[in-house]
Amino acid sequence: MTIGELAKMCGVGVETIRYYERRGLIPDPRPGKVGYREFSNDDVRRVRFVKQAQGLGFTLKEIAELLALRVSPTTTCTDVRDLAEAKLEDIEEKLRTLKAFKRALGKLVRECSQTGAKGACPILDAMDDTKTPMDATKTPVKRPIAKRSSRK
Amino acid sequence: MTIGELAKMCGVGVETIRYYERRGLIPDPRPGKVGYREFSNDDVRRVRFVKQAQGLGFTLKEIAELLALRVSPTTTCTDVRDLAEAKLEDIEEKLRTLKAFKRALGKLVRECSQTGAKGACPILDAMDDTKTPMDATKTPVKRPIAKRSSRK
DNA sequence: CTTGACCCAGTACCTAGGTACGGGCCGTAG
DNA sequence: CTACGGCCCGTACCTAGGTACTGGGTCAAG
Repeated sequence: MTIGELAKMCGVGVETIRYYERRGLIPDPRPGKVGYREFSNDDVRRVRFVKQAQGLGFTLKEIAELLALRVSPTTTCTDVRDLAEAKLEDIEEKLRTLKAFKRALGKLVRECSQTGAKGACPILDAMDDTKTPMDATKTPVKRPIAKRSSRK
Repeated sequence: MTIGELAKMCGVGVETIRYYERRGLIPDPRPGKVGYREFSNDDVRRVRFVKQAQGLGFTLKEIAELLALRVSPTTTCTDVRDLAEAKLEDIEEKLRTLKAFKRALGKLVRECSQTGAKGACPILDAMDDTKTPMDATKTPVKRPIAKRSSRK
């Protein structure tokens, strides 16, 4: 299929596909018979995967890593497993947070009918009850603070 | 607490907090005794909520809506419920996708040890098996295409 | 009372992720 | 054959979400 068809099937613009090519999210040119490049169903799956992952807060860089995840001369099975497991932890964290949001919103909907949900910030209140311990405290900020005077 | 303390507690920079103020994610100035503004624990919760939600792919605009979600003279209980329920659907969708990713990565890790995971794109293959029907087809693109000539 | 670490407001600048435009080629309907 | 729409590559531009710098005021320690 052509780039335009691919774009349509994925619900994105042609320019976005080209951008993904540049970023290496799509394998590269498979030159079609004449002039136009030929895209595959595999590319459709890739682009959809990218869009889904983006919706979950992954960056294109992370997504590229996931798509590139395979055993090769330069990547051992251990490397693959390490990255995959790191991402799995990410995902677990996101799942926990998402579930907490879900509980909070559910609670909000229920209480809205009853009490009118007019406190200071209903959703934060709802979050409190169904508390999940979060990492903000364990992450030590990691901001370089970069001296102010020396700009190249 | 001061803006700097708040920032530290949330693991973000002072400038980020100020940016959130401008965006209306933090209530507004509660002038402290002298010069410096006084931030509360509530602000800590807010900022952390924002950071978590961002990690899940919500935009600051959406997050602001969630934080503003309350019954008031201009917002009825029905409005609140509608928005909350719409977000709940979002969240369900994200949960489904996230679970699919999780299954795929798990599968990848397992197969990596056995077969070496060297196909065309192991993660997409792993996704295929544990298929979830996705909306890419039902969303009709919704790209305005906006003619270029009339720019204000 | 000076010095260093923070604060304030305002504005300029930066990165990620696209979007749009220009100029040229292809290929099919009229 | 020519008009129109889709492709190609390259470059310019845009929005979201911050980050940084300027020029000033503040406060606690020395």
